[in-house]
Amino acid sequence: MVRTRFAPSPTGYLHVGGIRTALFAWLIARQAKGRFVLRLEDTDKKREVIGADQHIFDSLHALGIDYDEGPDSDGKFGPYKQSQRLDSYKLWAQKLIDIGRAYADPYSPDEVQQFREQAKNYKKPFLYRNHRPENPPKWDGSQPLRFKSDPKLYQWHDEVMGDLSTSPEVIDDFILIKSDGYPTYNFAHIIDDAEMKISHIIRGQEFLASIPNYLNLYEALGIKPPVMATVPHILNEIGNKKLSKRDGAKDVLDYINDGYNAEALVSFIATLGWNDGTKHEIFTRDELINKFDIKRVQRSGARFDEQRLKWVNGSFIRNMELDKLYLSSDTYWPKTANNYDDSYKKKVLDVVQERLKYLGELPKLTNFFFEELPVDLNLINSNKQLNKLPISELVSLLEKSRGTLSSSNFTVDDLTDKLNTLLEKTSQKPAVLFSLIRICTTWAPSSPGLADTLGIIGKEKSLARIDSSIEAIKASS
RNA sequence: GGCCUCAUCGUCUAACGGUUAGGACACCAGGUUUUCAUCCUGGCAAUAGGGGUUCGAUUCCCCUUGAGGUCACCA
Repeated sequence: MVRTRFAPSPTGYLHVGGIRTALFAWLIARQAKGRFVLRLEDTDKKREVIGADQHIFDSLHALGIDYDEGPDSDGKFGPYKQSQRLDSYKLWAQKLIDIGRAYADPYSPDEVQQFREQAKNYKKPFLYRNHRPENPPKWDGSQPLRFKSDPKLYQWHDEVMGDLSTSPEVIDDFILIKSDGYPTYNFAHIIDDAEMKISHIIRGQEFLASIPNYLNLYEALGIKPPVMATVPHILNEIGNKKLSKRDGAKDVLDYINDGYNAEALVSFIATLGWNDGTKHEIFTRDELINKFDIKRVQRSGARFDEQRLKWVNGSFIRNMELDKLYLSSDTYWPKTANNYDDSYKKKVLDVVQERLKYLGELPKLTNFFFEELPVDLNLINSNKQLNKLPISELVSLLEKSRGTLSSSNFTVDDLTDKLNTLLEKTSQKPAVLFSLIRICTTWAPSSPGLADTLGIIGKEKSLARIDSSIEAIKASS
């Protein structure tokens, strides 16, 4: 039975890098018809952020990364919060003490810090075991409990990184239980994964250097290590460091709130470092479940490229059925759209669908359908075709347009006809005439096709806007 | 500094040791009755450097360089 897990600490939100680890683990579980487990690693009370657990649940839920077992759902292997599993850790720790593989750390934090600085001065890596006490006191829980390591050379296989090996000098006496009684990640995750019968561990590169230590501990514990898959970091846009909150990596929920589609986000995140070997660029959730292969995950870190995310998302939006898109657009409309009914808004959505990259763009793309934008003569003055024409000519063109359009019934077909006859009547190029009408009926920098736009705005408003534009242009001379 | 990992267009990437090194994003140009967008066509653009092995190296090996990670009572 394949069982994978995602084990975040509730210290804040999830960014794209974190969610990718979850996604890969989820895909492996779903593909194998196994189970996906969420476990909260809340053993650092100082860094814990109130509400972060709920935020993590919400983020996973928003992306459709559903878990079969977790702190807020059921499962045979709970509890799924490390702070509620302390008895377990004590039991295993005692076992290590009994076999002479764990001992109390008699030094004060300051003393250890001195050892560390010493090592640094000699430009040597810090190894606690170089200071391993000869006769450690009996562990009474007030000191840290350390693992008595057995340094040796390790070779192991990683699903992503391939065959790995390290020399014995990376193996050290790391802390199992802190002096506050909570276990460290290094200890707790090994116990939990074993007790929760986790078959595959997918995690970020920052743990790679510690894996030999884990292997050493697995051996001491007599536990068979799960399959390991170490995925490289996602780098920031500049590419000089791993994506991190400190450097302004966005909360994945922010992308959802900006109107990015969950499936698009998932496709984008999955293909950051993975491809199926074909020219396929965008994947649905089901395609990912079918085709994902952890062995094809890139060994080098990929940069986060928001342009590409926009493209992927735009593609999802264009392929969505209008009704479905409309349902998801609910909260993104400009405020002024509240005065309009569903069928009107749906018509607007229909004509902007192909130019929408994410729903958050809806207001700036559609506001002129719902409200009167202020006249902005810069739109005319900066237009290469229009700024050559004298004011009198602009006014005359607008008056002719108004005349012809007033005889239209404002269906798209009829508007197209009328606009064409207007071209003949004025013997103007579309670039001049249509630009002018477009600008004077919207006062927006861009808009959908002219006939579509006018058809939606309607006869009364379109003509009124032309009237007020004529006045404004006259007044500017 | 030790240890580990990585290295193909600006970006994401493809390429059983034999390809004119392919695709996509971005960008540029042209086309589709205005703008923006879509769509179509075309363009720009890469194997970090140096040694080997081989008939032949992006691919295998070594060195250099560069990048990232790690060396916490954080995960």
